[in-house]
Amino acid sequence: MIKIQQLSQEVGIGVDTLRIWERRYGFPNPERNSRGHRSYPEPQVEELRIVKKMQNLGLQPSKIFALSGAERRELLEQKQSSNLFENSALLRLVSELEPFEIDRELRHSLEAMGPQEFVYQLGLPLIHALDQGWTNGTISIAREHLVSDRLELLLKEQLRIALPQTDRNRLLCLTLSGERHKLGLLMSAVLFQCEGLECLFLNEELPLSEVPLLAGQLGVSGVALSFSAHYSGRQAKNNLATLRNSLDPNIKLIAGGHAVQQKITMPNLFICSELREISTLCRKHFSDHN
Amino acid sequence: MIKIQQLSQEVGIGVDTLRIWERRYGFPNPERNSRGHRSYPEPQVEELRIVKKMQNLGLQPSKIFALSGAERRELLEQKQSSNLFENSALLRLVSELEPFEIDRELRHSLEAMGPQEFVYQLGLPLIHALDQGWTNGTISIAREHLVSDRLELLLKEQLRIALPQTDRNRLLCLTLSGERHKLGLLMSAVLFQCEGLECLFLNEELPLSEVPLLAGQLGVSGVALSFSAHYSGRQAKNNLATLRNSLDPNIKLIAGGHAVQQKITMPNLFICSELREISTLCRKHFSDHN
DNA sequence: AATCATATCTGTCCTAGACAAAGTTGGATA
DNA sequence: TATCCAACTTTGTCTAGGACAGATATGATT
Repeated sequence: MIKIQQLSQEVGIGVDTLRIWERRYGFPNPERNSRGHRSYPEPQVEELRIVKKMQNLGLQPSKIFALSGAERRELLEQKQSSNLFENSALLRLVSELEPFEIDRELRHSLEAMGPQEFVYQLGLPLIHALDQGWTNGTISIAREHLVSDRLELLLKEQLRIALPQTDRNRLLCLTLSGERHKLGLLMSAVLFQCEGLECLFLNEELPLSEVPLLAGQLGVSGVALSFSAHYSGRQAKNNLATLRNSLDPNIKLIAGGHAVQQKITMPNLFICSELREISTLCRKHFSDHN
Repeated sequence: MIKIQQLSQEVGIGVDTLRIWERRYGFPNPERNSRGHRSYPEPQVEELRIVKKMQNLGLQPSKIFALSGAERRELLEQKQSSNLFENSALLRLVSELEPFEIDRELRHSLEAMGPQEFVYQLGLPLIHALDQGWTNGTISIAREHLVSDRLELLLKEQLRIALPQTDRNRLLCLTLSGERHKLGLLMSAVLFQCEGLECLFLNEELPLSEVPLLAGQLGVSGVALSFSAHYSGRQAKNNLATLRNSLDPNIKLIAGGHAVQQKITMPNLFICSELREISTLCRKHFSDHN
């Protein structure tokens, strides 16, 4: 039984939106506590996660709410089928091993595969598995944090290894205030670095207004941002527009994450919906004479 | 000129709160656009950052808004006084160097001093200097994040270096919230490790209910927590009590941070208001036969 | 098949009021 | 003098229902 604000954070849907969905579509349909405040039972939270996922896949609320719960699940599974838990090594990593063992495994794999393959073959599936496991209750929150924490540290160390060279392009990678899902961007940063860019990954969330200043000071030629599902598409777009206006037009913007569909167009902005696109993107736009 | 939602994100104050502050205290005092929507000019954004900072130091809004802008700045500077900017090396580190240079300097100092002295002589003053520099406008938020980010990574790597040994005491370190206090706890963890404990640092916020489970799984003999200033003393006490009840009584609790004054007493709970106390604490309570 | 105008959908903002939880104060008790 | 409790004040989060711009869908016309 949680309150509306908590729910909003959990599922990544604004408080206003939750209320107006209730008004318009009759769902969610919370109980009320003694104060008359909305109180959402767990099953509805779960259902809203499904709804949010479908929305991220590009479906409109009116269409989504016209379906029954079972129909939603069916459609969703049809849209995103890929069973990650076939990989038993990954499963063990995610749910059994001790912290130092996780570290050891990850480091060993990184060594063996090299950074790029590590990201593609282990990093991405790992995040996905954590996500799925957390949603369907297989993995505890604590476990999820434990594992993602190890991965995060490893990737950051990997980023640090390359020494700065004056002639290389610099890329500033950062998440904005309110954004907490850094792993995707972190992996992107590793890939960018593999393509020869010097990546500066900023861990802490930064207010939008600070970005142009920092970019200028560091003399970067690009800024990469991640918008997870917790941003609505609209907010992501607004933020990007603001940034594009306040930033040197020569500095490239690269945006990724669930919240940015390919629809946004802006000068010198590149949407990156798949990590595999990074390699092509670099060759096109960050070649040395650029 | 930004909207209320954006402002909320930028300064970390809820939308409802911003509106009710306007109603009650007359500040912020936004203009309105053609739609009648609030539109905040930059100076007010800046002022709200100051207000937020004072609130984090434990002041009530009514007190804060009773002051003038100049008085606010004065009081804030007075609260976090102790002139750290005599140290010119530190000053350079904080405000001038390139990211990789910061890294180099920090690593070099760590190497030269050893972890303990590094924390005492460089880590602590550095955090303090960042705080102060932000208040008096010497350092941008971006810069602050940049530097603390480098320190954070270095400390985390330092924590990783020690290999696990079966006979050692394990300590689980976790933050329930907050940004700057993550660094405080992180430095504590390094000190604990210097005293021979195996420290497991968890980066992100965990629900209280997850802690006992995780502690059990990992077989730790202690849990260290940090309570930032926006936890009220009461809340901190409640949280600690809940934890004490749900956790194995043999597992020690160690609490630190602004919100825990020495008032709280509980079986097997140790309050640590100063980092220097850690050494004594370890010798008393984590000696080998314990 | 592509373009454009109109209609519907969607999320964010508005006002103004209510109230519990947290903080403060001051007097009574140990 | 220190500690505790009750009364009072402050604070943030919630409520309802309305408005409207910008995005998306629909249908008519070229």
